[in-house]
Amino acid sequence: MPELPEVEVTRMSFADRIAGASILAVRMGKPLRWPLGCDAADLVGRTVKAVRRRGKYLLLELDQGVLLIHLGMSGRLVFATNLPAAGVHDHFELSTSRGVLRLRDPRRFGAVVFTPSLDSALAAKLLGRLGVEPLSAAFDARAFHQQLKKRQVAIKQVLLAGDIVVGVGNIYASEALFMAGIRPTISARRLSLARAARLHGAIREVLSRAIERGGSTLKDFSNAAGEDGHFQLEAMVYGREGLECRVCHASIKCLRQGQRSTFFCPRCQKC
DNA sequence: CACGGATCCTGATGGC
DNA sequence: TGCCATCAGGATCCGT
Repeated sequence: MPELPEVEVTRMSFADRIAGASILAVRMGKPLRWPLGCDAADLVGRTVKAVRRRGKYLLLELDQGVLLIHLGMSGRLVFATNLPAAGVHDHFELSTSRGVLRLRDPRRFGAVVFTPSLDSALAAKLLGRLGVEPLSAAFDARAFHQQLKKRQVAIKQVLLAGDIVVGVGNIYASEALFMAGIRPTISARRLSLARAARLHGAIREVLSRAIERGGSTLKDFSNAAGEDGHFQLEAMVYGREGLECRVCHASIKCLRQGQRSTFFCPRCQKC
């Protein structure tokens, strides 16, 4: 479900409210992708200092250690002072002095992992190979182009891999490539500096805009305050197979790359 | 090492 | 209506 915009919107929807809260109880449901990595009871008494984000991970910084939270495909967080009883898909819950943080994740591809520090081997394993943050100043068009030149797979798949630039998932990869006028199937190394720079700008623009719009709610996303996103309403290609391109009126096409759907306009994205 | 594919899991949807 | 196949916002792991 969540790509960078949804994760960031989720973060912003509860970071200030949970900051300073002390953990009163921890409840676990079915296993998630990885084990918690500590005894749940050991979290009790610790304080949530801040909530940050790295790629699609949320980092719940405690006074001692960090909880890494990943929403996988179907995860979402809720933070509220009053929540209904936990359901079958609620697999992690922190009761704090400021409210309850609950992870609902039907498919359980998500994860909550404790690490004593971001320097640990575990943190390195999960975060160490992540690419640059696309909305930071460190995301540089020339460096991006240099990296792309090393890859011969399709540009769409390079974006999804997340080891050059993080946070671009299946929706925003299609959207950014449309905005940049680039065919998703072109080999990454065949992009000129000018076109790589265009894609660099498009990624930043699409992700920023999606954050402004509260993310994309395709079916079940909502932020930790329960609010839906609206970016899906202005998607140019994602989920629009057979519909008219909003720019040139050609019919939007769908193909599969690495078992994921890719949407593009055959006229606006010629190569 | 770069790449393609299988894989984890549940729910929604569409065809017959 | 039921049954089965397919697909879904992610990312790791394994074999070649």
